[in-house]
Amino acid sequence: MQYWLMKSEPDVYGFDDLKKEKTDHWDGIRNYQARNFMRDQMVKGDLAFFYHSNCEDPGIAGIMKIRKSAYPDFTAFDPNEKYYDPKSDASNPRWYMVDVQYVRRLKRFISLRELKQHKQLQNMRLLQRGNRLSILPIQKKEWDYILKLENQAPKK
DNA sequence: GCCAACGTTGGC
DNA sequence: GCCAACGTTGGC
Repeated sequence: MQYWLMKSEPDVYGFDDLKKEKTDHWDGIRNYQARNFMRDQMVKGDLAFFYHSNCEDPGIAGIMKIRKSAYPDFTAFDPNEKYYDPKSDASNPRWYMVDVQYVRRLKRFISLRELKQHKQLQNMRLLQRGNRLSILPIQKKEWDYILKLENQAPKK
């Protein structure tokens, strides 16, 4: 059982979109490290934070569950898709995706700004400088700590 | 919109 | 295989 953090831009696909869809595929990952995490380590039943990135108030919106382990990202095969990759085809797929399922919204939004204020979280990969990976593993103790924050008033 | 920090590409 | 140029991510 592993824990993850997965980023999405809320203007493109936010937590509300997943809530509406209930289950969806996590397509468009075009980074090898992120792909390897999905393909090699993510399994059905893992839990992930849904993180809103590249927006006014980045942070963790909710929780989802891995519903289906990695399979080829078919959006890479379609020239009409934004993340089309001519070097990937069905016989030799380069990119993979997983299916995720909506679990629940956090009791309150936990912003990146807030996460940075907790020294217990300072080693999170999310908080390391220069980090750009859109899929990151989270340690269980970090996961548990963040869930405890839900029930506390945010630090100023 | 800026720009730091990466990742990728391609010439050599 | 090196590395400069370019593209992308994502916080601010």
